[in-house]
Amino acid sequence: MASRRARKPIARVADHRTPRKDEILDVAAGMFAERGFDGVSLVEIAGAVGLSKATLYHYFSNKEEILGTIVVTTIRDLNAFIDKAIADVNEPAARLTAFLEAQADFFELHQRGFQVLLTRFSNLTEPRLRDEAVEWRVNYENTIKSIIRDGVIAGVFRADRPNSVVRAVLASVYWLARWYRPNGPQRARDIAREWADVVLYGVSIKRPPVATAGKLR
Amino acid sequence: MASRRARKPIARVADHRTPRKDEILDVAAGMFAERGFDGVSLVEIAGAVGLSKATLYHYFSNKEEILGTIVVTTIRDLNAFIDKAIADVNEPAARLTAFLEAQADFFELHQRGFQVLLTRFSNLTEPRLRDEAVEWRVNYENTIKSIIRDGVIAGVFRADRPNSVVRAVLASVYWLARWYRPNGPQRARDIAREWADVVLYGVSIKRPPVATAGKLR
DNA sequence: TCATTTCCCAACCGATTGGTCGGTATTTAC
DNA sequence: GTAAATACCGACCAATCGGTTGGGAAATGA
Repeated sequence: MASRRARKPIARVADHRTPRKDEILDVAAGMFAERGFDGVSLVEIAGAVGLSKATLYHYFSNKEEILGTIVVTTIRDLNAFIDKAIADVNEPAARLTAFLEAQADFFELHQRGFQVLLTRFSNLTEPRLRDEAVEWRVNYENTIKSIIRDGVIAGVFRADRPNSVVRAVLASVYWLARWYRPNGPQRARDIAREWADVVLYGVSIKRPPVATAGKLR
Repeated sequence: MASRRARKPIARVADHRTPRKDEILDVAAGMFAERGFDGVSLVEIAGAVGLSKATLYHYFSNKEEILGTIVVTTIRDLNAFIDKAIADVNEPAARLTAFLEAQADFFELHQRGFQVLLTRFSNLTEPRLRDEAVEWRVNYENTIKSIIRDGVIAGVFRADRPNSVVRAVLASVYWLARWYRPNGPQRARDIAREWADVVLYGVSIKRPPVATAGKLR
């Protein structure tokens, strides 16, 4: 093994996908999202798939690995999805909107997994799985941060409180996962677009009381 | 024992406050916020207070009533706190800012209870407790909705997407409870004020591409 | 064909859970 | 003083949990 650090071959989560495995993950995601990690037992998951509890251990080594696989694959796919969606958009405001729209589209496609990702992450204690998820989360946050930063540098975004904008965007994502239900009148994408509009232009008709277009830091 | 038809007294939550009861609620709130409702056992709560598990049943009739009392008293107090804070503020933009600032102040004062309120509400299944909490939540949401509506009527807020603004404000609250930690460099109130600024005036230096000051509905 | 791997499960295990019971100690009320 | 509340607990219970064991059936590959 030619490696500086003796590192055992890291079996990244979800390398071996099978239809059965995906089915288990899908069912479990729905149940975890609705009733929490501790609120769902393995017999329930197994029963919902039509298997016995013991058989789950043929596909996963323990309960937490089921949760971890859901979380990691979801946030990994989200990063890829967003990167692709904003790749060809350069103007900062449009890029911010594209980011939020992509986020909403992904959410609508993988709603259960996404809800698990956002609300059950704290149940993921096993370091290997947790660290892998955190890596992807950092990457995700860097994406939105760089969108804001580039907008400030380009002179089209206010320079005085970029952190608040990042927070606003992250909050919108969290809010969506928390309250959005697919039966409502609006699609997630529509909500995201309106949201981008509010963040970009504000709700007030007046201009801000103090000068806001400012120097870069 | 004359326990054949032991009727439980129907009393509103937190009518009889005692120091011991408050202590239990305080300790339990911290544990629920950190590790979830199912993640904390009654022996742990009892031990942290310095009591036995059996004694908890002298103050509460079951585990869920502990959670329910935390949730209901917190959201009830929040409503009172906010009402008082915005009572003397009339200009819509200032009123929106005051709402968010009061929210942040309350959060800093009752952080654990507030986190329980926002993240463990789904564990509250007992109808009596749940309904009481929902009543207060509706009242809370009506408060922010009316602030936006009044601003639109007064002609100082854009009239085209009031729902998005309400969502933005609610999202900020959830975000705060989710990510804010008291050790950070900023106080919750500072974050709230910046947030209000973003929501009011937006991040873009340009004006919106289409006319936004519109007719009332 | 036959050996191997994949897929599956009934039965079991130790640990822990929310909740109960019967009782004691302490405080309060008259 | 004494009776009634109030405050407290050790020991117990039925249920459920995540996880294990040992092996059966079915597909796979030679």
